[in-house]
Amino acid sequence: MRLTTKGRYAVTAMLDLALHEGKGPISLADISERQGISLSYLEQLFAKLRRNNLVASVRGPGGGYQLNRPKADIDVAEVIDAVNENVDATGCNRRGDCQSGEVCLTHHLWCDLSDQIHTFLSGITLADLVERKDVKAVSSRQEARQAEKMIASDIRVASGL
Amino acid sequence: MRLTTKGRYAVTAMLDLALHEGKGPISLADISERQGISLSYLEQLFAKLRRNNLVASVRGPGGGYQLNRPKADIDVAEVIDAVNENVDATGCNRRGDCQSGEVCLTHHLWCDLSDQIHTFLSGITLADLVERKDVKAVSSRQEARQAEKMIASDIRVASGL
DNA sequence: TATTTATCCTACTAATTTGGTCGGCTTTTG
DNA sequence: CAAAAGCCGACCAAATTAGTAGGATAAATA
Ligand code: FES
Ligand code: FES
Repeated sequence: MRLTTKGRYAVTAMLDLALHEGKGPISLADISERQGISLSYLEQLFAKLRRNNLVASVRGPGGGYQLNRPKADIDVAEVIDAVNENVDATGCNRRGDCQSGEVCLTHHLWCDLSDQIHTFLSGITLADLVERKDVKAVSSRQEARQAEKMIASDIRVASGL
Repeated sequence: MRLTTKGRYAVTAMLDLALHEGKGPISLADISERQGISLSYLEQLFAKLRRNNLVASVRGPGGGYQLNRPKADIDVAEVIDAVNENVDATGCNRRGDCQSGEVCLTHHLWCDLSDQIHTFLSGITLADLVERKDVKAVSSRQEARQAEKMIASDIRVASGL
């Protein structure tokens, strides 16, 4: 089992989409800027998210990504799973054949742990996260930052730099 | 966060010690044979377990390792921690500074998850595991296998091979 | 129609971790 | 003294992570 930035990035990016739902397609460049994730890396992650039908893409100018299902129907476990981070703590993928085909001493312990984690993560949807006040706080901070940057670059453009 | 064979091996080996408590020091060769873990790799893991005062060693023939505390006082989280697998799911080590010094969108989610996992794992002691019937079943199978092997090697020795 | 904006796709990379192996040393028992 | 154990450090192949780089394709717009 592992949970690294890959899975965290995926969830963060999906949550960003959920937060900006209804504003048309969101470009990866926007997400990259707001969440501080490398654009090329986001592309790779979204390739997987798209293959798993979690997002739909629109190409061309003004294009980007949108959630492919209502945000209340997408849970965190799915997202992590889509980018190949498996939330299974067993060494045998629940088959029970760790020790040369037979069940090992601690198999049941890891099964129980896996169940715990999966139950927790699959019980949280993007809609739940959007409603949380800590998420709202961070999101509005990020929007403010982005607006600052856009104004700054407008000034540069207007002054011909 | 990661949970790989390293942590699983450590817990399995510690449980093996707990199961054979009271029979004097247990050699790594025995554990290696019973649990199917490479001897040299066990040595590395036990170096860490010893540094964390979870086990005590006895050198020389007849030597081996013993639990350094009652098995009811050693929980699974400690063991995993001792071999450097950290059970923290955040990217910031709970500091909340993922996004250039500030808290990221999903920080609280990962904190909650980490708490879940830690609560679960630290609530299970080696004594609890020893009592489980699935553990008892696997353990007696392993003892039987080991006895078979010893008899087989005795025959080889007796017949001068 | 040319340009720009965006997704899409493939290949490469440095750094780290995992799960070991190997050889040799030290301590203790018989 | 020999054998059985722990102790220790170096080394290793394979996998994974978190990217970069460079281009191809599709669509909107000037
Ligand atoms: S973890 Fe499933 S058999 Fe060992
Ligand atoms: S995970 Fe803690 S700030 Fe991002």
